[in-house]
Amino acid sequence: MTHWLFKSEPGVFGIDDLAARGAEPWDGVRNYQARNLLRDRTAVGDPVLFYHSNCARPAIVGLAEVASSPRPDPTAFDPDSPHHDPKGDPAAPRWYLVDVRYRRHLARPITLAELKTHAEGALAGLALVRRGNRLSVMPLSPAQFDFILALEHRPAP
DNA sequence: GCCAACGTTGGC
DNA sequence: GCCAACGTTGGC
Repeated sequence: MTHWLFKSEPGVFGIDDLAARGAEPWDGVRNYQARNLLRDRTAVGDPVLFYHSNCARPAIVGLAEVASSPRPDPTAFDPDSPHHDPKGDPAAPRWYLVDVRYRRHLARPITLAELKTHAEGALAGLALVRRGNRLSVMPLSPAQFDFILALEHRPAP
């Protein structure tokens, strides 16, 4: 089992959208490093921290889980999709997705600012707290995952 | 809105 | 294979 953090822009698809839909194909990943992680390391039941990026208050806001095996991302072959890949070839899929299922909102958002206060400690090495990081799907160690979830029930800083 | 950081593309 | 140009991400 691998523990994950998935980024999403709340203006496009936020935790409330996932809660409303129950489960959703995590399409549109178009970065090779993220693709390799999705394709090679995800398994049904893996826990996922749901992170809101590119917004006023970047934060981890919910808990989800991987709900399918990886499979080719059909939006790559759809000319009408914003994620269409002109070089996409169904015979040799380049991009993959998994389904993600909502579990719950966190008791409070754990902001990037708060997470960064642990960048030299419990969260050392976590890509999310490194400057300039653009990876939208990243693995965490079980210890990092547990540490972040434990913050939820501490008072907001 | 700004801009730094990053990944990708393509000329050479 | 190098690297400049470009487009995108994402914090602030």
